Amino acid sequence: MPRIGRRERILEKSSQLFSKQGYHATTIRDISEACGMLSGSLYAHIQSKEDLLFEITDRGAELFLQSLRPIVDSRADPVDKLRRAMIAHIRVITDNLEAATVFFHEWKSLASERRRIIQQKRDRYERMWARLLSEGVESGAFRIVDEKFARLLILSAANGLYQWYRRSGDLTPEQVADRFTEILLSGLSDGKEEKR
Amino acid sequence: MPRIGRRERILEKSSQLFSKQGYHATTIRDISEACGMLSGSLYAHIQSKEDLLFEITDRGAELFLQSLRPIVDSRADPVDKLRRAMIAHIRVITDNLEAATVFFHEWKSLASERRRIIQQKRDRYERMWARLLSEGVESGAFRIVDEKFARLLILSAANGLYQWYRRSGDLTPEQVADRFTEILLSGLSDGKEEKR
DNA sequence: AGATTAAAAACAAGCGCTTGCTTGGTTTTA
DNA sequence: TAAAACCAAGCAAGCGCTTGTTTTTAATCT
Repeated sequence: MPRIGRRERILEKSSQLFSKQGYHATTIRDISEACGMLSGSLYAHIQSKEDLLFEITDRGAELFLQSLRPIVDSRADPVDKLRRAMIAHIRVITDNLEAATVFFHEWKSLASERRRIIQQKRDRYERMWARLLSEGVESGAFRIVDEKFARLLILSAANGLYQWYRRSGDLTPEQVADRFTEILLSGLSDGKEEKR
Repeated sequence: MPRIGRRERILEKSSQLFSKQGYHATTIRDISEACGMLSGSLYAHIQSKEDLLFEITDRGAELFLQSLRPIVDSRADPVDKLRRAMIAHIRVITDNLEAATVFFHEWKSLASERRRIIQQKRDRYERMWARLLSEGVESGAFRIVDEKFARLLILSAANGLYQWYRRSGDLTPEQVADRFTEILLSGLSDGKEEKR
């Protein structure tokens, strides 16, 4: 008769602490205190501290993958796909700010085996974006010289969101995604110059 | 009669280790071993482990500030300024990849006082970029709806570089900066649509 | 409803180890 | 020959985690 939510609570508190102080700077005693128990009591619910990190990052990876999948598989036009993919990506971050922070910032603290699992999911996610951009280039919707470079730039900009979303005032995820795609699609220049 | 380079060597090895494993995951014994000495011997050259982190991040902050200063103060046109600022920013990262990684990834591990110092320098740097963009908007060179948002996007994308520059093959910093500004200024879309 | 009972949850104590750092003495360097 | 660099040894504190025991919980049986 497991009391419900116990483990979830631990994961949530861990996300908060890991995202704020980092994985290595957070102790088992920090986590247990945040959960209102002693350090030993934690181990009725988890096997190791690293389990917590893995579960948080793995859930994060799955959120990204599952939110992008239906968009990539759909048959919308590339520009619309990009817009929707951006919204999805940003939603995952803003709706799970602490878990996303841990996912981006602390996944390298995982040991070899589990780190590889996360690495693979990151690669899969990046490949989905690559496909999305390729379609746009092939269809003539995007004018991209260096696809790999463009992809890395886009994802860097989007991933950086977890570091400043709090500061962006009361923008909704949709508003953020709109401004995002607007800049990425149209650029910053005034448009007087001809496109090359 | 201090043997030259001893302290610099320690800083360099620390940068390598901090950037690879993170500050908290790196021990004094790791550093001393990399320097070919025992852990106690380190303390003839440093006062504390955190000194190392601070000196690395503070030097990084100064590199960014000093490389951007003359560009912001110059009287070039905004588009050219942006281009040159981007090159400078990217040069700092690519020429000091390990220190830059520590600067971006580990500065929050500093304790309150020193963390504030770095925070202030980061703010100053961001304000310089803000001014650069504002000038461009005032002069009509940039068409930016939300300046703060654009600034955060640009810096996020540029700062992300430390995570993937190794993967970008043999692009020179200038080539990276060119592709960067090209996308940011002109956008990804094919240009058939009118600019709003 | 109240008593029973076994699983689940939490505690109290502490183990083995690693951490950042210190100290006192020895070697190296110029 | 004296300052600088390094070693050898180890301290106090904190780490992740384990163990044996007690308390709490909620389903079961009168």
